[in-house]
Amino acid sequence: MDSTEEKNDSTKEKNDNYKDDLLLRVGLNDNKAGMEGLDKEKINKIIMEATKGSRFYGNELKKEKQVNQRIENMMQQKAQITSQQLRKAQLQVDRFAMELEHSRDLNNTIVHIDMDAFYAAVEMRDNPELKDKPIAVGSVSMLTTSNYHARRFGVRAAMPGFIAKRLCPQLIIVPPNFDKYRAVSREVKEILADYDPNFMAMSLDEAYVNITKHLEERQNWPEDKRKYFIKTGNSLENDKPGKEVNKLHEQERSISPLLFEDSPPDLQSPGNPFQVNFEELNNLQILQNSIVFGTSAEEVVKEIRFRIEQKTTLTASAGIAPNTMLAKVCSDKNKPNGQYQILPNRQAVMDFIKDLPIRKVSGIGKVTEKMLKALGIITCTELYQQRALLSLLFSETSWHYFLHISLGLGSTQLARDGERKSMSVERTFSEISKAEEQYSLCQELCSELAQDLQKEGLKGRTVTIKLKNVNFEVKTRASTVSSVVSTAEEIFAIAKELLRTEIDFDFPHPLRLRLIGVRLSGFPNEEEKKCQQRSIIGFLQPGNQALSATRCTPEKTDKDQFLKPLEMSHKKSFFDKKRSERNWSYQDTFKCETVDKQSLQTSQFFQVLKKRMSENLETLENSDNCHIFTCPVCFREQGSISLEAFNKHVDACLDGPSISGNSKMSSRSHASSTEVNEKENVHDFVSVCEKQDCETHQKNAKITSVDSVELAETTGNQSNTEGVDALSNKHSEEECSSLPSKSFNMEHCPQNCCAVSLENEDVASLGRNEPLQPYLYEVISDQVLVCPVCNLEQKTSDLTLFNVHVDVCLNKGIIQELRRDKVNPVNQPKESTTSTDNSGKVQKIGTKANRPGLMTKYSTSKKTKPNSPRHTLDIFFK
DNA sequence: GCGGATCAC
DNA sequence: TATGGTGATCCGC
Repeated sequence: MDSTEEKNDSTKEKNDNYKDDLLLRVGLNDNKAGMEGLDKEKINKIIMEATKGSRFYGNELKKEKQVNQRIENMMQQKAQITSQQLRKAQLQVDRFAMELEHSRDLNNTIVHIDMDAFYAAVEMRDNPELKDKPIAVGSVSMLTTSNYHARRFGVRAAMPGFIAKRLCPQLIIVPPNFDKYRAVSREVKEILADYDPNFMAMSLDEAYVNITKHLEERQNWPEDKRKYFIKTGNSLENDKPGKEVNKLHEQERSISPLLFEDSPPDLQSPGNPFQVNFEELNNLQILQNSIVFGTSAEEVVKEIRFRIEQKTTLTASAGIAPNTMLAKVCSDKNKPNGQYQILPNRQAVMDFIKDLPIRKVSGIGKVTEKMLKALGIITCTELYQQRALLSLLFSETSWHYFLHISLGLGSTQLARDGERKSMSVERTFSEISKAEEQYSLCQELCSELAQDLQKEGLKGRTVTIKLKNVNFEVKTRASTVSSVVSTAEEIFAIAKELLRTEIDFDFPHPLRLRLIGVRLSGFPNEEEKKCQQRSIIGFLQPGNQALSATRCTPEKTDKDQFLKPLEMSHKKSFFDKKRSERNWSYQDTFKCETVDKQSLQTSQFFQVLKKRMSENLETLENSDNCHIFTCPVCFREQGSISLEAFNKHVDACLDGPSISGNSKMSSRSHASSTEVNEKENVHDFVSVCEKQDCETHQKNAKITSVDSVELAETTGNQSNTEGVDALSNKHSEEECSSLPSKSFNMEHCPQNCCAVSLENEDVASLGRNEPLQPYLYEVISDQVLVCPVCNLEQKTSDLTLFNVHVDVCLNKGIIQELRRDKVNPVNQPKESTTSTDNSGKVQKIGTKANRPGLMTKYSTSKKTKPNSPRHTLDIFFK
């Protein structure tokens, strides 16, 4: 959250006022503090003075304008909605709402635990001098937490320290000590695990706990099991029920003077009427230095908070509710050091929701709040009232989410943490404009990232760099290679080229950067990992000098991989298509397919590639002996021929279609070479995984008519896209696969798109939407590796690194091609994507194709964590 | 797949 | 003087 958000965020401000009131009520502040602090107006003024005219502010204004534009477009869209459309939407939405209502589950008790001002509290705990002083954890440039004392001055998390200092000159800024916070966090988590071994930690200071099961068991627990002795010292542990701990230590203050006193009686849930009143119990038992907790949810949470405080000397706030969404909101209600419960009945939920500002809900951020506010929606009740309108203005994901909120629904189970999807490092610095320094920093970041990756044993295929210029404009550039990378060198090889492209593009103007980041994603799943490990297809063997050139990419189980052409063509992005065009230009040549020669030659880059590859192959010309060669272009083994003859073949292949007439032959040729290799156990094994792990995938790895789409895209122009789709439809996957593969050839395939056996994995893989990498080299000792694209000798003997280099070179060629093609260059500030997006959408209102599937079951982030309490989503227009 | 945007902590 | 880092998701392209 940034300062502007703090400033503009009325809800949060209300919340903080509420907190302040609470602080006064519970007497957390000393007398002086009560007199101190700033009023809202003054705070805003100071922040404004500090921020106005800055580049940061300029960018904030720019972003604000974009949001306003989005809102304007939305309003225009709204104006076009007819009452009939609205009525119809109303019916459909209500039907869905009824379904949701029907599936309402109130049987779980979810607790959201939130440590109060965590980092700041830890620092205060460990340094008594900081007590009673306004402090914040962070740096001059950014604060992560402030204590409640500092908040009275408007000092907040995510505020730059220098502004905080203006608000509160006596503010003490403590540098963060994450190791310490982690250690404390671990202590808290140990406690939480007692109540739910599958609790879900959201960060160091936040977690969800599902105590449903615990509650069941607890009902039969004897009092002894719910009894805790009050620890007043800080040396001995009091973490097990019934365990006697040390007696009162004179100088130690009672640890929890405030515990349980913060929540006004009216906020305390009545709980089980048959239970002993907690306050009474507390007063009674505290004299005996022990305390017994009841068996209700509220008692459990009090116990949790008690134990946390006993163990860490820190307070926590908690929310109890039937789902995560509500629990989270609840934990904020009586913060700090308080708890709040929504009883598990529909009425209680709806009463709570009624006036709840939507901004309080996790997932509704500043922008969403503003957009909904423009529609007159501030509270959840209003959100519900406008549900029909929302279904017409927002995506299905969004309005489903809104409907959930407005009905008080949320996840009732805590999803296990899914697999990590990306890992990144980024750094902000004072302006760097020199390219060398930028590369150097980028390299450092790659090293850091590689170290982090190594800790988790991760490798990925997509490298993304992030650049933020001195005007705070952010852009990301990504490149995906066909085999996983993980070392600093590999990552940098890719990142460097991405960076270079950006630098080159702005030349002669330097990139004036204030941040560089590097991210790796595209981690293979387990199956893909197996494939990747075992599949080394291409190789360059010094023994027989065979240059094999095939590619293996991990199979995807994803259906998208084998989409029918129609779907595929819809799914493909502009960039995909551009990429495919080039991709296929090369690949077609490798396959020696019959394609329009002219289209191949329109690609200047292709020409360069051919030339370079030819040149590279000449490096082998120092031998006159006959060997078994595999052509790097058509992938076919050329039998025992002289190098000269082999080179002639390669040249011919490189010249493209001229020699390609016999695709039937070539397919057989390749198939037979595979057989030979299997028999003779030579090094040209075609992906072990092909035969083993990927066997199941193989069945799916039929060449679909995706190929034909791609080919047509290459050969034709845009105007025949429709024709392609139609054509492709005729030639469906079933049709293709139903044909006997052995005899399958062009004669059987009227579209000439299936030139090879369907069993031929290598060629099948070409049909996939994989990044460009036509071949991989196997390591050979004493061999100079020359990149066939840039024709430069690569110093490394690391094969992966070399392959990465080739990938990068190829990708770079594509990028440059793209840039030449595009009227609007990729890294120019785009003409407000949102506004163009939106303007294009307006007419789509009410068109059936774009209407959300209203009866579709709601699911949050299907891809990863089902039932994840995170509801982050973007708001957009249909 | 890519890039921009949003969100949470 | 000066406004963070990490991870995730969604959408349009």
